[in-house]
Amino acid sequence: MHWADVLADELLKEDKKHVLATGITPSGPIHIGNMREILTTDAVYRSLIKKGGKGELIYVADDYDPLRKVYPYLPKSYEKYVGMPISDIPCPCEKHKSYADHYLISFLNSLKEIGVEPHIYRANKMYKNGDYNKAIQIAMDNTDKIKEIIQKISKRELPKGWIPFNIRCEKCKKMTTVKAVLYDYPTIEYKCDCGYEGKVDIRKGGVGKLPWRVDWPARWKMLGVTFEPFGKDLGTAGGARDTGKKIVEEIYGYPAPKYTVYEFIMLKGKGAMHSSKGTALSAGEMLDMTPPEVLRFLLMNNQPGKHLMFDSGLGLLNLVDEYDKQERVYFGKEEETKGMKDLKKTYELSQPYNIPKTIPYQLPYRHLVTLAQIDKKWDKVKKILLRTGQIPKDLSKQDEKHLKQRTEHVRYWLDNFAPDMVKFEVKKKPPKVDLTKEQKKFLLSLIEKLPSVDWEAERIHNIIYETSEKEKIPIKTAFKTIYQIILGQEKGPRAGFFLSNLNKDFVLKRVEEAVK
RNA sequence: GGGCCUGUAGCUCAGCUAGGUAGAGCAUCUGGCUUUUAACCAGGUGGCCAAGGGUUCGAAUCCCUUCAGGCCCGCCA
Repeated sequence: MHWADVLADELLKEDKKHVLATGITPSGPIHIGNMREILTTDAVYRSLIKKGGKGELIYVADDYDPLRKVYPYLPKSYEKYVGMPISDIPCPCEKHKSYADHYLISFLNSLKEIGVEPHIYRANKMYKNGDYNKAIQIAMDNTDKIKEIIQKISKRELPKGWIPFNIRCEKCKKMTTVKAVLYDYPTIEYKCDCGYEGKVDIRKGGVGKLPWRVDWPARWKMLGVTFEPFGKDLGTAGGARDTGKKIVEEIYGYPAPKYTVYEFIMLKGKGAMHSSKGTALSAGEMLDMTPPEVLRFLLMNNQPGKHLMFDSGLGLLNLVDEYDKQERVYFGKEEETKGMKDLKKTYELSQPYNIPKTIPYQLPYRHLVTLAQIDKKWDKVKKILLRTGQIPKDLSKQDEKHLKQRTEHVRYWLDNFAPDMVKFEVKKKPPKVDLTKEQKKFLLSLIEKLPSVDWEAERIHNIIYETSEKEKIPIKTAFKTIYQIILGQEKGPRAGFFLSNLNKDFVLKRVEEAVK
């Protein structure tokens, strides 16, 4: 059984509407771990619905969290914002409403592309609207109990005078510099490091925020969360999950949601992922280089508890090939191999939206890698494909959309992540190369035959071979010559296939120019 | 110290969430191809499933112990 079904079955033991939650703090570029969290939750949600259960997928953006420090990617001037909620800090690029939006908006757009459409909650709005007010009061009234739970379970010493509420200074707007002096419902008196002394009324929204370990359980109760996965760092003993479970049960009187712990995604190719060293890959980038169904496939095909290797180099091509293979098997075009697990379910969960009724038109991804370098725009790539008969004239709109999308992902990959060995550029002007006599002889001989050749991969390939044999020139030299005059480099994609995708007149002209 | 994950072919890993004949890709070998690219096609070799014990008619799969690796425990999933 697929892991998503196992988790869904677990939820279905209780016949009620389930709330499957996921969330992040958009305090920086949203990284690929969030992709795993949200897709894991989405998979369970889809399984649940398919089995006839009732459920809702929600996404909580904790944009009321204070900025912790000036991260390396931020200007130094942001020092003055440290401690303020990220929803109230200006956007670094000035195009978004706030710092939080800067990172959040693009991620939310990415979600659309991979077919995840959760109900979105914004913590800053929930706090400002007063949705949290009751939870805050309950927390304040149980300060000692909560403190004891956290100290006992997390084995952490909390300072004297600690309260489960971070007040926001009314003067300097910071949350991290305030000390509570006296709680007397409904007000808390406080002192801030900035020198301000004041009093907040917790019946009003937006005067402060519950600390993470309390915020989480309060949110479970408030939103009726019944399932929420989390990363292994939170799953550790004494972590937020442990204290959260106890707090939600004992303080808020609500059962802790079911969960699964997911492992991290490792990066291959650019070395191990060290977010501190800036080698982290953002969720957006990951999606920009990977077709959405393939990215989903990577996660659906592996249990959450498995750590994943994401290879942004050549491995990405293998991953796409693997996906395409599963697709062929799914539609009965190819035999299933023994290792394929939960193939049907995995394929279905990999689809961003509708599950195709018939197999989508498949074009080997590697060919697309070549084509996307001959012409960058889809319109032109399409022309090549039509001319060479690699796609039928009556290609469906849906198939075309799919191929176009893949071409765009290939382009992004080529521009940013592809290793040099697969890259080339068709030079608009003849590259400067000093050809040997032997090479010129080859080209002169080739040019006699080329005009009459059917412009088709195998025919071209044969002509090259015949010519090299006739002129007694090593085949390697022959290929090298072709790459040199067209690409200005010594190697390139499969020659016959490659040339057939180029315009015939262009090739003829180039050969002529080269032997002048 | 605590938590989680992993250990299956030379390499990367599936199969463990249904206990019932040990699988794939790459590498290697053989045959084919006048075919450069991580070539291609057909076939072959290759495993005491980390070790030990337990449950069972039957264990890679479930349970316990040990060993070895990885990661996480300062609000980065």
